[in-house]
Amino acid sequence: MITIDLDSPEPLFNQLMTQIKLAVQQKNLLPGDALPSIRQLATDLDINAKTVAKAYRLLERDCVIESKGYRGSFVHSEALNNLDADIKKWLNEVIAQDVSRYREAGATDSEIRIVFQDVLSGNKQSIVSNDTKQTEE
Amino acid sequence: MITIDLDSPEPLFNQLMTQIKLAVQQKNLLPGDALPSIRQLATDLDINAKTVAKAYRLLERDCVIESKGYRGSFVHSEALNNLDADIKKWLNEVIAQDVSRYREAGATDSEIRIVFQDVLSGNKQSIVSNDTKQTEE
DNA sequence: AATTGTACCACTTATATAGATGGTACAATA
DNA sequence: TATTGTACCATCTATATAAGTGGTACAATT
Repeated sequence: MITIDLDSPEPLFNQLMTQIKLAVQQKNLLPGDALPSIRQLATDLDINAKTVAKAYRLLERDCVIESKGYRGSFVHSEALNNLDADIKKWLNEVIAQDVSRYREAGATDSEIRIVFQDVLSGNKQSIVSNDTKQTEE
Repeated sequence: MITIDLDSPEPLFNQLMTQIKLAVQQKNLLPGDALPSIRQLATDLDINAKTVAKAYRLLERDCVIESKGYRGSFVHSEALNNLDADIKKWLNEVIAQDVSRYREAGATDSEIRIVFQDVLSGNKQSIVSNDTKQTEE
């Protein structure tokens, strides 16, 4: 039911998410249905269990599936409403706006990237950069 | 007057910016003073002219210096007021707030990074990722 | 003619990190 | 006891890109 392409540039965990969402959308998987266990699916597809676990974890965060510990993973009761409402979509919109704001203020893309890396890495203040790609001259 | 450390992990263009700002702050360079030409300074320090040009360009954007085309570069008349008001400082504050917002919404740092890269690269919508570092499981 | 800042082209190197893999271990359960 | 999801340890590879180098070229000036 679920297949993956090892040669595709698309990450495996992402392929899994897409396929599971598709199955839900096409009613091949109904709310409450049990999903194959992480280890089982990993064995079937001959990939690492951690990769499957990653897909499941993100699908759970997006409320498409629901993990019930030792009992297994199941399609979320509101799965159909959440297929499109993933965080990425929201992030894309919000970040696009925020980046526009930075650019309008005169910041170069490199500067934005660097400050972002610092903030995400937890650095208080970047001492080591001011930047802008040199070809941006 | 201006020295650089080729072995420092701090980027050369950044060292230049810091030194020039310092000279302005210490009144070794006064508003209106002419700066050495890009090629001249590059020759003196034995580094590439593009590296100096990069420092000058960013200093001009931050209103610390002023380029007058063929006439050369000069210390900005309001330089002293702008030594601290560089974009990086502002970016750090704003981006820290924005990132907090993304995190509170449930986004992982990796997801934030990826969407950011997409937005900065000009990709409309990232098809190729959903992510979260696998060790984040 | 020489110099100014600036704008392209291309290239190398180093670092960060995303993606994936592997193993071990745990509590809760049937 | 076997299985569930989950957590933490680690390593490898590929990609992105920041930083720097190098060359050429231009208009505007003195």
